[in-house]
Amino acid sequence: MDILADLNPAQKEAVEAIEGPVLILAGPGSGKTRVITHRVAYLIRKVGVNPRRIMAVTFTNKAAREMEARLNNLVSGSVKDLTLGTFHAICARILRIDGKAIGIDSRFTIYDGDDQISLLKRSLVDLDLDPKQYAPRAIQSAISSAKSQMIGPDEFLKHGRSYFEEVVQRAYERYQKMLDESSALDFDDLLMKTVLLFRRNPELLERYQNRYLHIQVDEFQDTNLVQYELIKQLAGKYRNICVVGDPDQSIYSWRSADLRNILNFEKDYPDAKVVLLEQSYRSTRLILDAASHVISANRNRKPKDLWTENEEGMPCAVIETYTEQEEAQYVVNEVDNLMGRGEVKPGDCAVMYRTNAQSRVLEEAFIRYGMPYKLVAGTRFYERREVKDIIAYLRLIQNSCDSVSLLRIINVPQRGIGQRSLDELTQWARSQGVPEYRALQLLAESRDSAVDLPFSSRTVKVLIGFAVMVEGFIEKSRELKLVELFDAVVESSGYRHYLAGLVDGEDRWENVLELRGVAQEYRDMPPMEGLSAFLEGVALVSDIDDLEERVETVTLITLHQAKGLEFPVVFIIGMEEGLLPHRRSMESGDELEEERRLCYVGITRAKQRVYLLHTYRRNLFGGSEATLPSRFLQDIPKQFIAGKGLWDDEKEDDYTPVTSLFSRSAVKPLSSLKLEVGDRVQHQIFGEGVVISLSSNRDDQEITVAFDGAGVRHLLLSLAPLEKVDKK
DNA sequence: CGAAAGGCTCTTTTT
DNA sequence: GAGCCTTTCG
Repeated sequence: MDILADLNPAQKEAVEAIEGPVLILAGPGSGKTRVITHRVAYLIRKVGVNPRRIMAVTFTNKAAREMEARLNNLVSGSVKDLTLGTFHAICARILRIDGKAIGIDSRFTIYDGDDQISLLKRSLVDLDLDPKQYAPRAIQSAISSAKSQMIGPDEFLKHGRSYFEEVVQRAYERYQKMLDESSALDFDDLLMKTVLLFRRNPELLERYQNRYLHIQVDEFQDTNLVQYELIKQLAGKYRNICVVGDPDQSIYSWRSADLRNILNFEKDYPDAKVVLLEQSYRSTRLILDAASHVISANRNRKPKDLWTENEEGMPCAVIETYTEQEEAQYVVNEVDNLMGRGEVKPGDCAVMYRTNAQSRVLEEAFIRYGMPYKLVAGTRFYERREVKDIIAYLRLIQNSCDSVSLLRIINVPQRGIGQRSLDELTQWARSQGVPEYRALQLLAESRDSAVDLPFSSRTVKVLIGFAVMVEGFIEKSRELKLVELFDAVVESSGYRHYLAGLVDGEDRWENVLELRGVAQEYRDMPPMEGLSAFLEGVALVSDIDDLEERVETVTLITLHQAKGLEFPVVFIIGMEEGLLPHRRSMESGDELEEERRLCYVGITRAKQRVYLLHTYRRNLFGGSEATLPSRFLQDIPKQFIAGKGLWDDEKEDDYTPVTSLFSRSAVKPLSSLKLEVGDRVQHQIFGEGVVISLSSNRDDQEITVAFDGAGVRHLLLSLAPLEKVDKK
C-alpha cells in the first residue's frame, strides 16, 4: 500500500516534510488526523525510523487511542514502540522514572481538580484566611495559571501585587508545601516539574533528546507555555518538530492555552515550513460558508480560505422555541423525524451546548420519549463520590503520605471521627512534623505510654482502628492482585455495607462495580505494579476518552468536548446572549472571540445538517428570563439560514411556534389520545403496559405507565409514541 | 462529640 | 435546583 496514494497535494507536502520544524495549519475537516498518522507511518515505513524514536503528543487519551488504531492499519506491530499520549501522561511517565533527580518519589499521587481544591481549602484555613472571602476556585486558577508559565510561589509576586495576589502568593506557597508533604503532584506540576527536571539536569535532557528523533504535537493551538517549553527542550537536538493546529479552534485559553505558541513557533524556528490545509472534506458547502462567516467576525485572526468540493447541502436551520423544554422536545422530535424518513441513525446525531447544566432538560426529554442517548460527562464518572472514595483508599495504600485521600475516607463510612477530632489530628500531626498517616501510627505505638494526647480515649481507639485497617491493606497490596485488593478494600472497609444502607446505594454500587471493571483490565500485572498503573490511568483519563468511536445513540456533549469529533447532524442549543457567548465572557473582547471560536467549532462538527436553537425564555433557577438570540446568529447571512427571518423587524409578541423546513412539524400537537387510569397502551419502544396515573401541567399531560417488560416510566403524552390497546 | 436537618450561594468550559 | 455550611438534636 502506498502511504501517499490518497492524499491531496497539501497533505502530501505535510507528510513528506520530515526534516526540520514544520507548522501545519489545518482547517476543520481538512484531514488533520490523517496527515499525522500518515506522517508517522511514512517515517516508519518509508524512511525507516525506529518507532521508539518517535513521539506523538495528543490532546486526549481518546485521540491517542484513535491514532494507535489507525496506525495499526498502516504499520501494524511497531505501534507499541511509539511514545504516544497526552502531555500529562508522557510527563507522568518521565517523572516516575527520572523524577528522583529533583526529589520526586516515584510513587507520587496525582491530584485532580477536586483534590486541589480541598488541599487549597486546608491551606487557607492554615493561614487563617477565610475560604469564603477568597474563593478557592479563583485562587486555584491563579496558581494553575502561574504554574503554566513556570512561575513558582517565590517568583509569583514579581508579576503584580494587588491584595488578592498577595493572598494567592501565600496560599500558593502553603499549598505547594502541602503537596510536597503529601508526595503529590497536581496536573500542572506534571508539566512544570518535567521542564524543571530537564532544566536542572542537562545530561538527562540530552538522553531524551537523543532518543526522540521526531516529535509531533496535535492541537497545538491549545498548548500552554510550559508545554511549549517542554517540546522545545525535547526537540533541542534534532529539531524535527512538527506541530499541527488551527488558531480558529483555540478554545482553552482559560486553561492557559496560549496562541502565542503558534506565533512563537515561527520566531523560534525561522526555518519552519508552513503547510496550510484548506480543503475541507467534512461539511457541505453551505455549512462551511456559514461557519466561515461566523469566524470572520473575529478581528484578532489570520484570514484563511477554506473550500470544499462537497455538495451545497442544506442551509442551517435557526429555530426559536418558547422554553428550554420545548427546545429539548424539538431536538428529540426532529431526530425522530429524520429517522422516520430513514435519513439518519441515532448515532449520527449530536446535541451540543455551552454548559453542562443544559444537558439536564435534554436528558429528561430523551427519557420521556424513550429515545436512547449517550451523555458525555454529566457528573463525570471519576468525580463521583463513591468512585473517588474507593480510589482514595487505593491511593492511600500506595502512598500513605497522601493526606487528601486520608482525610477523605477516614470517616467514610462513618467511624465516629468527626470534624473536631480531625482538626486535632491534623494539628497534632503538624506539631510532630509528620504526615497524618504517620501520626496515626505514632498514636498506635504510644497507646500504652502516658503521653499527653488531645484525644478522648474513644477517639484514640477508632483512630488506631483505622490505622490498623489501612496497614492491613498495605500488607495485602504486596501479594494481592489489584482486583483482589479492590474487593478486600470495598469489603473490609465496610464500604459496600455502607452503600447498601443509602437510598441511592444501588446506583452508587453500580459505579463501584464499573470501577472494578476498570481495575480488571490490569489483571495481568503483578500486585504493586497493577495498583500503580491503575491509579495513573484513572488520574489522567477524561470523559471524552470513554466515548466509543461508534455510538449507536444520540450524543449529548459540551461544545468543548466536541472538538475533534464529527457528526452528520448537529444541534447546537442555547444560542442566546449570556449562554453563547457566556455572560462571564462578555466583558473582554478576547474572551468574546473565544466564544465565537467555540461556536465555530460546534458548527464545523457537522457534515450534513446544522440546527441552531434558541429559546424565547429560559429558566435560570428561580424565575424565567426573557432572552436575546446570540449575536453569533447575526454573523450568518440570510442565504445560509433556513427557518424564519430572524432579523426581520419582528416584534416579540409576533412569536409563533416555529416550523422548520425539515420537519413535518416542530412540536407535535397534543396527543388526541384520551386515556384513563387502567387503560392498556402500546409504546413503540417499551411495548405494552398499563396506565397508572395521569397528571396535567401547564401545557402537557404527564402519564405514568407500568410496562410489562420495561418497568414504570413517566412519559409526556404529547411526545410519547403511544397507542391505546383494547382491553381484553 | 457526632450525625441529621434547614438556609445560604452560585452555576463555564477540563487535562 | 444542588452543594455547602451552619444550626439543632441525639
